[in-house]
Amino acid sequence: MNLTEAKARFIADWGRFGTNWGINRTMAQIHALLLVSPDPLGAEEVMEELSISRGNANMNLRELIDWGLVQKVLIPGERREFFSAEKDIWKVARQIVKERKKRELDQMIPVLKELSEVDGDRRDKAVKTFTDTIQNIRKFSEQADKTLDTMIRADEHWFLGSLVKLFGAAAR
Amino acid sequence: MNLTEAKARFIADWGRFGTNWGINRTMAQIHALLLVSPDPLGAEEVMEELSISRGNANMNLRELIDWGLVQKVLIPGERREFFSAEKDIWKVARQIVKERKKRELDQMIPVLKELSEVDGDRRDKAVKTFTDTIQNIRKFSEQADKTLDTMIRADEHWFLGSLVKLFGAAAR
DNA sequence: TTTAATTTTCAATACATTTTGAAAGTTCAG
DNA sequence: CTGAACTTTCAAAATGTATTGAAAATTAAA
Repeated sequence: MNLTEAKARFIADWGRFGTNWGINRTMAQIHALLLVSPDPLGAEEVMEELSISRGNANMNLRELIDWGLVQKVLIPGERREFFSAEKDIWKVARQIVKERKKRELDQMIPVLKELSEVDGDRRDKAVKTFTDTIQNIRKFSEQADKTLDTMIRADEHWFLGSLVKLFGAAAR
Repeated sequence: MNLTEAKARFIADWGRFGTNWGINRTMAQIHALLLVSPDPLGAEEVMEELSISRGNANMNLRELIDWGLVQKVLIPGERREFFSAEKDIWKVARQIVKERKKRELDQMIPVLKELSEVDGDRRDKAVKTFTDTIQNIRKFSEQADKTLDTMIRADEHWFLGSLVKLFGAAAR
């Protein structure tokens, strides 16, 4: 397989996988394109490579910047903006975890707190099941919250080295 | 807040969160409903509680069964099928991780292997960036693969106890 | 300034997914 | 068997999401 084919394949597949991750197809494709580009690209090049409109390119590039996965790069002597992606995949993963935690888990925790304050007689089976379930989910969420925070703070090296060994050891 | 309100709120919110997780709204709502129901429910009750059609209820109940989150329950003396959800949220999380790993990561790994075999001169900057990036993603994926396998095998107690302590300790 | 290059916005449109409901299929009590 | 209870299927409709493209806004070179 030559580079051109491989690149096209990677962009298509990364786009497909992205949709499983709350990232839309185009956004993931742009990300893929920038991941394998040695140099920053301009909006025009992104549009051409992926055959997408200016508006679409612009919107998804901004979204990638919001997610902290892509940065604007200024090239001396160039008027227009260029974009480049963080290439260290561990940093990418950490960034995604961080963003999703913010957008999802952090929103859910207060809701659960509120729901756990439902009133009613706990001898009522329906009430008991409800409060037990919510309580269960709450504990899980709070645990996940702490664990993810630690992961986000943890540096790459530690994550790669220790966590693996740890999981490995615990499983034996 | 009384039980009826709280239940409605939980179903709505769980449905909303579900969509961030590759699970459609109705599927997540049915799951929520079953999570807080003391007893198994029939299709008819699910349809009524959520105001959805028969076909929709049927399709999403089957999907929940596919994901291993809901089980058919036979009630003696009853002709029709009843459904109940696994209430232990740690088991639910493990089941979701397991399924998503199967559907996503396990599909990606062979693709990456293929892409890493791109031919071309590594002194070419474009080739080098491509192979380096793919290699990087491959390592990450294989690591994630192992780690998730361990997580899936790990029992709840270990997961709750040790992992937390571990992350905590490593962060200090 | 002015003006041309570039970026951003957003209503209209295209595309994708979900839901419905009625028909077909299945199961089982009588 | 037969028929009523129940479940599944699936084409059509509704809903939701992404994309386009042209116009408006912004930027910076002249």
